[in-house]
Amino acid sequence: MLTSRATEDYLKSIYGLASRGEPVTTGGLARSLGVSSPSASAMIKRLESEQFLERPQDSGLRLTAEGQAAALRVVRRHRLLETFLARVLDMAWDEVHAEAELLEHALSERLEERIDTALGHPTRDPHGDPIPPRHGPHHEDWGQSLDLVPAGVRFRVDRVCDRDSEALRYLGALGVVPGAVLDVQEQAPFAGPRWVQVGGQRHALSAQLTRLLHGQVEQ
Amino acid sequence: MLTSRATEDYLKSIYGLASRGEPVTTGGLARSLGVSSPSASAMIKRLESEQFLERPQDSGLRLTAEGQAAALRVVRRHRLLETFLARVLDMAWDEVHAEAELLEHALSERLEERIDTALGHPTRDPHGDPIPPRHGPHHEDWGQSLDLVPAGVRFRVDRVCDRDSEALRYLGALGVVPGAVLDVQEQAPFAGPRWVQVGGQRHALSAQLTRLLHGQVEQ
DNA sequence: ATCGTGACTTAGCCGTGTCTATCATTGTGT
DNA sequence: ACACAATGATAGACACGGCTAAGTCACGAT
Repeated sequence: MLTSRATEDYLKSIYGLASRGEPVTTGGLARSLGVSSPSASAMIKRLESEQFLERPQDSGLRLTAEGQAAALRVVRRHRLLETFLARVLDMAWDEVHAEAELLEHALSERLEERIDTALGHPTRDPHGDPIPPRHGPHHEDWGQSLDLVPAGVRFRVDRVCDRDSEALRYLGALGVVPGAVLDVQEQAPFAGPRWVQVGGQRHALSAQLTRLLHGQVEQ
Repeated sequence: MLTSRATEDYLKSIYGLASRGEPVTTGGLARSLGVSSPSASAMIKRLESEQFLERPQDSGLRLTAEGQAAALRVVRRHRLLETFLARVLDMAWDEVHAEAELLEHALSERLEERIDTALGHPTRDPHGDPIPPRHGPHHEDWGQSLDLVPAGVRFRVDRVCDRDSEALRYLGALGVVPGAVLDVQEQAPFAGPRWVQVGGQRHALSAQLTRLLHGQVEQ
């Protein structure tokens, strides 16, 4: 029941990988957390022994129901904090992720509830990521990644991946934020940038950027 | 330069003891932190080796300038957080201490500054404790403890010790908060309670409570 | 068939911070 | 003067979470 800081970080990472449909592997986890793969291996063993993680007949790793619940508690705290920092303290959307990363491990249940109430039970954080409810089911609902969308359609941005602060600042300046609608245009040849039109401006977005954008094709 | 969570807790405790004029000893520190005295002894050695603590010719322990500065940074974060939680999230004055205790170790400089600005650079936390400035000198200014004040005077409460949540709730209900003025009356015999009048009501305060109250005798 | 290569685990170590048990020192009462 | 209590330090252990180095294992290429 005791979830240390490291445990919470691992659970969050595992949840993140799984929710994107990526296989959860020792190496992938280690890369995603910036630790060596023996370290990840050892922690995986601990998480298995604490019933947070299971290994159903060689199909990789999977969170147990308990592990899933623990991960969602961390994700909820993270996204609530991001929302709180942005709304109440006017922090920029490229700053809140790093701060929430620190604070999420120190947030009591009581304070979490206070924040949730003060914000009016928000359902999305500043990057458009859905905030898991305290109780009940939760769906990540990634939608489509822009780098897989064909030219000629309108694309409504729902979520912008919060990992890369620089990218967020750039995209924000272009008006590419959750809710924005892009006219998706051609891709420049030889794996060149993807042209999009947003707010009357035409911009070339590298694949590194389009991969961060998730949403729905409209019409 | 890296101050772990434990390091910060020790520094804060050392500062707290010293600021009350109490001698900083291994045992006292251990008691105040709820750890064994060998643990305190080991940490004291680490703090000495990191130049946070010194032992001037057997006169006990003393924070170095660097140690003092590090302790004040933690105290500042703690008191700013208490003020923030009370003002912005309407938390009761008996709840904020425990929350701040958790959050203070996860507060970035950037967020600390945001909070300070949002609050208008407060100088006192909800218990009346002075908030150390980011730069420049700081005085704890404990004033007098009520349990040393003679009968027949008026006593202005400046600070109420935040350690005991129960006591805070009780004192708050009586109207004994920073700024309150008490008519100090007789002490009941045989180390009995101290009678005080506040807001038209007469209350008997045990020594356990009067020790928590610091302020100034008026007139 | 065997030889790399990549993915994972094991083994062994380190640093932090805690503990209990024990030893040394010091001050005090008789 | 001496026993006793308090205080602090040391020794040794443990949990956690990280590391490097070395082993295992499967799999594709030669």
